[in-house]
Amino acid sequence: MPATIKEVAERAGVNPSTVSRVINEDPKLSIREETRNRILQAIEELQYRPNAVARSLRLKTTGTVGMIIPDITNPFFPEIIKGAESAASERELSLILCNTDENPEKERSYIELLTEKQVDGILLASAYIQDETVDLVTKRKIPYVLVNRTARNAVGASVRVDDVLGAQLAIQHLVALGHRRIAHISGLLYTETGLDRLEGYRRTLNQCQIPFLSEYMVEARFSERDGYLAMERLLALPDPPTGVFAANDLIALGAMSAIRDHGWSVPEDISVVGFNDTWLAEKVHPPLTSVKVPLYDMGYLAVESLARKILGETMPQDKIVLKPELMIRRSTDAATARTRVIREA
Amino acid sequence: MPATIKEVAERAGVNPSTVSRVINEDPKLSIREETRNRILQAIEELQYRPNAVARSLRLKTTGTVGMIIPDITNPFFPEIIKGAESAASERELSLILCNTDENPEKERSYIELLTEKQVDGILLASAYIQDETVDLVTKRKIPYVLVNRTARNAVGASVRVDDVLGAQLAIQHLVALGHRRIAHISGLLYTETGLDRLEGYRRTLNQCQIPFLSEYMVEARFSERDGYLAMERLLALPDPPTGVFAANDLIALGAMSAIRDHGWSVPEDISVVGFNDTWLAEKVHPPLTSVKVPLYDMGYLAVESLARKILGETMPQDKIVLKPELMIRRSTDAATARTRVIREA
DNA sequence: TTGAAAGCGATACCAC
DNA sequence: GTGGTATCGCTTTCAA
Repeated sequence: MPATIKEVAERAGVNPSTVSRVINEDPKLSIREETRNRILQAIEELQYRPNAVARSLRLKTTGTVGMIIPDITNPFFPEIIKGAESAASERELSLILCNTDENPEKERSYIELLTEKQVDGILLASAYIQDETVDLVTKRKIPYVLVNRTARNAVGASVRVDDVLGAQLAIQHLVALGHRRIAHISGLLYTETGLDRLEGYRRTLNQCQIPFLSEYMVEARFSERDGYLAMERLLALPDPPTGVFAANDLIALGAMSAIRDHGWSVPEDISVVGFNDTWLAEKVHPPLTSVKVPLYDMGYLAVESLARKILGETMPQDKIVLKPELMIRRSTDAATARTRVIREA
Repeated sequence: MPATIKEVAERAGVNPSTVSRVINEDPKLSIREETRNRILQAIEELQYRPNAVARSLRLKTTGTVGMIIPDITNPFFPEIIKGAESAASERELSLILCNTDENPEKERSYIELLTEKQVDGILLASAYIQDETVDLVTKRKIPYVLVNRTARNAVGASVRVDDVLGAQLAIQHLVALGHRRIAHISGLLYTETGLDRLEGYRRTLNQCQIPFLSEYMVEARFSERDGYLAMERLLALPDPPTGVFAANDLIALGAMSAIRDHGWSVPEDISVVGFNDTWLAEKVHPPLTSVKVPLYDMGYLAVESLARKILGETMPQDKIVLKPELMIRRSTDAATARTRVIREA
């Protein structure tokens, strides 16, 4: 049984309140050096550690925030979490990790749990999160920050990347390499990121005076398997694309497998660009050209923003939008004469 | 400001203690249906949620456990965390994530923080963790479970994989393919896993009547870079190995890069086996043969074990040892005549 | 310069 | 069947 402040006080021959003031370095406390030393000594001798639960009850703040993510094994998230954890640790906040497995029911019950635990705030990560969740958090009056998404009903802060710009970088790169038949395997179009990347794709084609063909655009979930299936549909077209912009690295990976399995190669026959530049991108073969998203920063800034919200500071930058960057690797190459011949064969 | 139990009691015209009993379904409570309904209605109307902080203070248990890991971006951990989170969520426990960046100081301060927060238990993951940390946790009398490691001074429970067996599977596979010159890039030898994998390597060579050559054994940290450097040393030997058993996938990855950069190929010239079978293994090129460790189970069982410890149940299985399994992929191949010729050239 | 006491929100023992 | 009340460990206002 660990020592309490009362025991420390007794041993030092003072009142608990005095011990409290010493521990918390109360500025408006003037105390005799000798008394303070007796207290510090008692703390040391009893190996006293304040009970944060009691403290929280009194202070109505827990120094804890919840982080809700759909799936930690998705390579997209660990970097974000690391950034968040890092910022949290700097501010002496604890992070409760909530993995929802993309299950709305689990998500709802986590919100309830976090409410009961009196967390100071919540990070809502990922596009899969339902708008109802945002409503629930709002109703519970818990400060929150959206990570990598926005929501129609969100009045809160958010940190995300400029998806339109990211898509633009990808398409411009492919166009610069001489590609004209450029397909897009989009993410789910009820997600903000999915929509924005599609928007960037269309807009850039337009700027480059390349017509948008609806058969070059296939919707998929953000998974390898769906990327594979989507690519198969593109390969089955009478006039398949020579360049593919995938809405994320997993989709790109699946697409590359499909291309290989159908006897073609990347980038000789088809160039592929991914999104997020997860760790995977540089490990796969061939290394994947991908739009790099500052994931660590996203997590870090989200916690910073949340911390400010918790402290009630007014937000100069309520919605933070980060800039993506294109990482060019070997999965993209010039559209050669050969590429065209093969395609037209 | 959320409603308290007192407000619920007032609205229902009863005493707070009665509300408490209803909420907690106190078995030895007999109550009129009508009174219960009044209470339930008041709860509903006020959107009452019990305050877990107050509850914890009274009950001296928080329903929270800490999980200490060195680096969440290491692909080894997310699966473990997912398993742990899953078991925790089933038991209505919350998981506080503590990423130490392999910094002993941060590790220590996290233990203090978790102590103050009165967590019910701690999961200590990874071999990098210092023995002093275990001492500290022991001193604070917090139940703990070691994940993927043991410690000299650990009296606690642990969940790990049979590293000796894993190494054995790897070496037997290489031997069966005809390899005789088999090197081992070991992990750090002050870690349990590093030592055990080395032990399995030596023992199996012995069983196969292959002499152990000290120049075929290079120590490395569990990183890609160190794998690369270690492999370079092996390649510089007058008689380089034809098979390499790396202590984990990252090391194997580095080794493969080194082999390629020096103009040789995997598996034609040199076969490579990794350990852990992280997601990476099947994504790299060529896909890596690796010893599969049931990471999800490790996390899951660790929490189960911890939960039992918290409940004070006696442990039938204090030290859980899981069985590894060899995943054979394209990074290993038969030692051909050609392999030998090239090596001897 | 320090002490006394109220109170945060819930639970549980003891009454009646 | 239900109410009263002490208590968990800490903070903070008010007194002295």
